[in-house]
Amino acid sequence: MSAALQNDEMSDDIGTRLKLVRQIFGLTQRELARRAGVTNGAISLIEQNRVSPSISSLKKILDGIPLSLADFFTLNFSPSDNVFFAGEELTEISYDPAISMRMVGRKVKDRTLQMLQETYQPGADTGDAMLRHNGEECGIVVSGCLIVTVGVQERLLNPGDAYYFRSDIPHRFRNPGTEPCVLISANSPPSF
Amino acid sequence: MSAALQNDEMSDDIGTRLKLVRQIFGLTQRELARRAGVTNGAISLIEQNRVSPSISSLKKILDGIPLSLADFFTLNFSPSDNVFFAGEELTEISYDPAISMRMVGRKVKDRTLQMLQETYQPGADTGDAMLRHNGEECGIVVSGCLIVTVGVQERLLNPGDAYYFRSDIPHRFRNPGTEPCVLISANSPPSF
DNA sequence: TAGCATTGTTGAAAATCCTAAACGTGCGGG
DNA sequence: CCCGCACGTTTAGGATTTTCAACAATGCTA
Repeated sequence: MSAALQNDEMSDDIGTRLKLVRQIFGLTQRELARRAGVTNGAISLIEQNRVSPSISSLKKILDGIPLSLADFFTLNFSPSDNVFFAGEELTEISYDPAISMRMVGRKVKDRTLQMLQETYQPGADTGDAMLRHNGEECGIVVSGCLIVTVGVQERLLNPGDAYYFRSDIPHRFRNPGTEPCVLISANSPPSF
Repeated sequence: MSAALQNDEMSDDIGTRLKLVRQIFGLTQRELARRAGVTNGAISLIEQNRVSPSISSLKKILDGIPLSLADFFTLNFSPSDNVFFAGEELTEISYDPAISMRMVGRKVKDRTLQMLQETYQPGADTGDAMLRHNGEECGIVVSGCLIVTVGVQERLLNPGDAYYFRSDIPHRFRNPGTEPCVLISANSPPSF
């Protein structure tokens, strides 16, 4: 079989995109293959851009995640830069010097969020089964500390640090400290 | 023409979706095949759902329209019901009895429109080469009459009638009458 | 260290898709 | 009426993708 890349830069690099999505959802090639009802070899070849899968194959694979074709082609999986914000990166939007209103992810568009205050007792953990639901999710740690896992990314957040991610990426919160953690969080759409 | 409105079942039905898109843009199988650099037979087979095209093939075909993969899977080609509105279907939103503000396509979401008033002299015609540009487009006929063509659909609009469609679907306006036609139109994004 | 499990990567065969070339239909002009 | 032309459809065969099975690399545990 002739080697290497066959297609001009492919249709936006389906292989890399699939691999990224698969990793974000924490699946191995074999696990995804099992769920999707295809072979692991097929996924390997696709991720290397050695083949251009048929729509039906790609559909089967995405069903194993699950993720729609529309979302697969539409979603902007640009993690690291837009997921975490250092405390000093938050935008102050209040004109009243007695009040501070600092906004997370000011640049994110089309927002319709609802904020909450959450408290995690020491050792509290949303659990091993990663959370997933529709919409977007955002939060700021007020006191204490919190380990947040989003897809393949994980970070210890201290007071002032924040996060912003799509809620259908598996996520998990843990308080590894010895004092309660207070977190201001928001979700969208407004219902939880 | 067997035209076009199955709305729901379409996610899986790539063939029907492609055929609908092709017809909306006024292309024959052969013409699209020529532009895309594939054979007309391939398009025929795909439209009949006798094969499930590879991503690279589908990408090549869509490039001939042109339409992105993301748009192809994302777009809701549900026009028909939402393209034309009879005069009495417009929504009155004014509370001042001295003023009437009647909204077109009240149900359409994510709107960011800009309105214009246009006047078409008798016989005026935007031309045979169908218009296409980004964004969405909306209008109401105030006086006179106007023949509006949107994709495969065409209709004579009288005063009070209106339209709403995506501007990248080829479209054309003609005034077939003997008096000027006044049209209140809007487009999005605000720049034209 | 050896053994075992799990990961991603290959080669050859089977399955599926795409092309080239034909076919049948419908339409309009001479 | 016949011809030419354009349309969508079909078929055989070459091209590409997918499966099946084996492989090397890594990590874990005894």
